[in-house]
Amino acid sequence: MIGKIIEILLKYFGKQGWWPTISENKEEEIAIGAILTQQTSWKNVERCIANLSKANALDLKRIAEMDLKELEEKIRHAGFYRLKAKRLKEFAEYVVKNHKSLRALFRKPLRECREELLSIKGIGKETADSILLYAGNKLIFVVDAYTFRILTRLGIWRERFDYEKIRKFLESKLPKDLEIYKEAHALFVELGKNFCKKRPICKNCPLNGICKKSF
DNA sequence: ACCCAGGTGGCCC
DNA sequence: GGGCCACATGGG
Repeated sequence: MIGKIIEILLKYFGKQGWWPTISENKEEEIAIGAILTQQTSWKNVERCIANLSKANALDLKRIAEMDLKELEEKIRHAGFYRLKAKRLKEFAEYVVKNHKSLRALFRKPLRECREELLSIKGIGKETADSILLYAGNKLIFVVDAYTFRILTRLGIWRERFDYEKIRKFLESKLPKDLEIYKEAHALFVELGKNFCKKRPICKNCPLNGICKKSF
């Protein structure tokens, strides 16, 4: 069932190729983007990424050294910008102080990396797992609000939202493959953005015929 | 004039 | 453990 859905979405939307980056420092750029995109459209995040890139600051070491007010200005478009600037800077300071770089943190096994990321204020499960999967190439599935909504409307998920339960459920249904995890999450987001918002848009949805519209 | 976005943490019960 | 709330810019 899950495999079939991914297949349909892949055919409909095409390969997503996540996570999109513009710099050489892909891992850290992904982590920065993951924090900035919390509850915020990617369009807005792209402007912040461009601002940071222009300042040569798609780099945790640079962000750790940067003046907080300056960082706030650069990421203003992302919304919650004072909170995010503070959290992003604290994250950068933590990584630089304890590991020098994000790449160094990823030398640790998945479990330890995840616990460490989750201990940082401002990094919850979705953000941690996005960083682990897309920046760290660790095999962990990323669940988000769209994932829950889609599974619920398909009639596949009938319980309340529980991040860990949904993650483990999907991991049990998908081949243990990095590229599949990356692509499947991206395709869920793409479907969500176009058809499965809080108010569903069922007209022309590629999952018509499968969707039970049970919400 | 609304509603929503690729969430998270704090506080209350 | 669950239910609310603040956080804030930008697009439909």
